Amino acid sequence: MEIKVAIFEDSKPLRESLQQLVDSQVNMQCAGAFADANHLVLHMKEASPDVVLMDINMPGTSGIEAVKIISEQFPVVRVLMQTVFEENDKIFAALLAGASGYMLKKTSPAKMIEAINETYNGGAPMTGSVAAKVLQMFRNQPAAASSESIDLSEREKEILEWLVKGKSYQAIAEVCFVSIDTVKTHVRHIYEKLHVHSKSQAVAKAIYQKLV
Amino acid sequence: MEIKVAIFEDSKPLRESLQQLVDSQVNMQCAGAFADANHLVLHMKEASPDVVLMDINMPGTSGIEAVKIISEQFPVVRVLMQTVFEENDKIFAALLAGASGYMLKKTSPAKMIEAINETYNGGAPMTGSVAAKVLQMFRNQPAAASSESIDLSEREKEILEWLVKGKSYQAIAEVCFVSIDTVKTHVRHIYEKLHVHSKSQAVAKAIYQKLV
DNA sequence: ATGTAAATCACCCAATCGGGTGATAGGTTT
DNA sequence: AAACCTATCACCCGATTGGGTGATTTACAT
Repeated sequence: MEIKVAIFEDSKPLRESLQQLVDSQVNMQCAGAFADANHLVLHMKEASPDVVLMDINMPGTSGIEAVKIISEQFPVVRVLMQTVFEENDKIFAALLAGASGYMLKKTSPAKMIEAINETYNGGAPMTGSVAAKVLQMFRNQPAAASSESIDLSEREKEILEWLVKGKSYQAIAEVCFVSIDTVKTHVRHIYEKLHVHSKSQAVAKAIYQKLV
Repeated sequence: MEIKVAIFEDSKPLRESLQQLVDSQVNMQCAGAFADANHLVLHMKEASPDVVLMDINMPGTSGIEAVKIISEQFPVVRVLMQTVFEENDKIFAALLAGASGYMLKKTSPAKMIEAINETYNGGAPMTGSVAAKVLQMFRNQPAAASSESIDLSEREKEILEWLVKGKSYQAIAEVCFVSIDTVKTHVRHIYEKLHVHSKSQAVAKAIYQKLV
């Protein structure tokens, strides 16, 4: 069974050499090669590819917009992004938009072929350095799965929620039907348990640690 | 310059063949091959490797605990995990613990060598299917990204970051080398732009809208 | 029963914060 | 040139906060 590949690449030499490369494979077939993504949906319907090679920088519709459209309208089609440079935010945007892989253009033809195969088979090939950036973002984001251990009482959690919502002590006292001094006492206990010394620190910690 | 590689792998045949493979490379040297991670820190100090090949399943200290220790105590050392199966949670745990890459053991020797090189050079090699899992988790988690529209000046963004970190006006004034009144003015402008009226509201909004 | 934790309230006080008003200087836009 | 934005600084003032100390009641566990 042949893998049908569509190519979106504005550089003519590169586009044609990619096309040749793909067609020279026994298990692949280039179903279309286009210089831009301006008639993306039309081209996609025409070519009905399994895998799309998408340049990230193109005149008109950008590769990122294109991948967004493809992943919405042709969810089974897998998109392998190609770019010259490693631009952090573009990588991020492309992957969030639905790209399956991210290769640098300097990648050797053999690796490109391999990457197309992997993409077709559900993999997400990326150059090691791209993967490193993804990993880095990945590690930075999701705080900690663990970080249990902080056991606030029910009342304290409730008050912490109000703090995160930006309420003043007075306002919290009113919605909780207690005196302002009670609120202050609770807040003091919260600070002790969270090891912080101000509302904003408590709010930041609460959000980051998903206590609220 | 040679890359010093340490190997942690409980299977003796595999360990020895890896050792041979590494030593057969002109730019690599096996600095130690160990059957378990029980005297990890000692072994690490002895071998002082650049790259560690770490089996994920070992008797005693697990590969994941080991990578955690290494990334804490030897932060410059890069760790390439190896495993037989693709177990989602293990991949997740290993990468969060600080692993730089994740290869399946079925990977060919040539690819292993390449992966070690990439790891040494700051890359994060993974089998395409592993990368796909990472991407999937990555896409599932972090919800919305952009939500532009709020345009703070550079200085204001900087000060907002300090607010989120829990600094007082006075503390910000000191790290920014400006007077406390300047900080207050910036903060007022930030409040106006964010439509909030207190530090904690600003902090919550900044975090939720990923302004920081 | 005795101790411990949670929830409630009170008073004090200094530091911080929020907002008002106003000013100067450099840069951009119109 | 005028208008506008940004960054900087200053003074004032009332409200809020953070922390110290202490107390009572209820409930739960030893």
